[in-house]
Amino acid sequence: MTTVAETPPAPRGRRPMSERRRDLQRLEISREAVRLFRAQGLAATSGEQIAEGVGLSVRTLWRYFRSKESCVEPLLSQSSAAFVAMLRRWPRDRSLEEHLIADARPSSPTSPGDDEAALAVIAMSRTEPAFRAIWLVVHERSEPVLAEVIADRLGREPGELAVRVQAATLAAALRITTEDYAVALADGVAITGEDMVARLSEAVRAATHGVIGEALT
Amino acid sequence: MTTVAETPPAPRGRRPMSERRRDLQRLEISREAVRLFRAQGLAATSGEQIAEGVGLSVRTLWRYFRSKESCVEPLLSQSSAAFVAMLRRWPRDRSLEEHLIADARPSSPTSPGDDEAALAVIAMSRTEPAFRAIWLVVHERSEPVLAEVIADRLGREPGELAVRVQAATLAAALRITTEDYAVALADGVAITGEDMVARLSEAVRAATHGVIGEALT
DNA sequence: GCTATTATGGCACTCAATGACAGAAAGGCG
DNA sequence: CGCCTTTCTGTCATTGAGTGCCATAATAGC
Repeated sequence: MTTVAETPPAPRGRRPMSERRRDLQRLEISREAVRLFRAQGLAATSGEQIAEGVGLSVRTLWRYFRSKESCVEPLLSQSSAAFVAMLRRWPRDRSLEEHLIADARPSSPTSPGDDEAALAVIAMSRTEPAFRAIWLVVHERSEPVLAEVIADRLGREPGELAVRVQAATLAAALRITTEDYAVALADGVAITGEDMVARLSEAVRAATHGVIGEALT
Repeated sequence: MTTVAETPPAPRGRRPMSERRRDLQRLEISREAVRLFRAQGLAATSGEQIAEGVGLSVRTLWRYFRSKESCVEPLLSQSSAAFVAMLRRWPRDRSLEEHLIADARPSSPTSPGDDEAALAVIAMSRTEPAFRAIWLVVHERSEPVLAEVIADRLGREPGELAVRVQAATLAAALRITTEDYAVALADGVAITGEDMVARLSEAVRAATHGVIGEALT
């Protein structure tokens, strides 16, 4: 194990696809897959259709996703990540509700239909167990990041049991309000952004009685 | 739509298998499946092996479970249900911690290895995405029941947003402590029942600051 | 016994998913 | 420019999970 500072041995050949590029490709596949799932349902959609829709071979599709159901994951992750990113910008001197109102999100500029597509998948997850499973897993993956945010706010460690549980609580509040929103949307009931903020604030407040969500002095 | 009280038309032929019997059969399959999964891993275990181990044909196995991964569900559900049942016995005048200590569970008398098997699956879920997904789904399914318990304790409705979020919080606290326990067990670290009670109480207290868990006067 | 209903098994089949191998597409270097 | 190296993608063959279909066994009323 030489500790000499070695010059990286000059990489040869084709560079591995960048994380960014790979994620974009996965997202593109996800969009097409969800489009088909919404139109025909999960069972009636074949991997071949998805691959064809994106212009890839079936074999390559299975290199990007381990199963056809998991094709919905990037879209769900994106919406989850957007929320987590917003929480990362949460200033210490603001309450959660104030921040939610202030940090109005103009829907990810990349593709305006993504949010709607993700919500449609969440609505479908009521009857598609595979979608429900993926949605829960995606949501759970955000907990460590939320734990960082909370730990930073409270001056504690992200690994502490209390912090992890509070992160899970925050995630659960977000999950439930999102599901309500998705169901309402699927049923044709319109919900405004203000409603969402209000409900989410109420959820967090109800669950934690101010442990999370308050402004810090 | 006649509202006349009609005598049920005297059922003929073989009666459908009772729910109870069917669940027992599923549990039996689950035990064998988990035994094989623990010994060989998920990928190396075939549906044929599971069926053979229980003495069923493969065709019948797929009538009880829609996939081989979902064979772990009954064992996980059982341990989850045991906890929910304990919470149902939670007297109003006791704190959660007091009740946990008082209501010591002698491990379900049916099959003593079930708890250990379930914990093993949970530990495996760190590396097996399919197990993780099922574990999360099983846990989420307990939330409505927890909502009933909480609603009853607080004199509110189970459908209220606040109650549902508190139920999800309680479920998350239980999930996290259970996972910690499972991981410790898999690593050979012994944890006593008292430790579990203490950690779970701490988790609930930390997350809710007394919204849940306190004794009611 | 006969008949109706359900549970199970056997068989063929579909298709999601993987492994193996062969080109094609990037790079660096002489 | 060729030449080499590495990665990406496609084609083909194969496995195995899961289903439809039909026959048979089991259970229950008549």
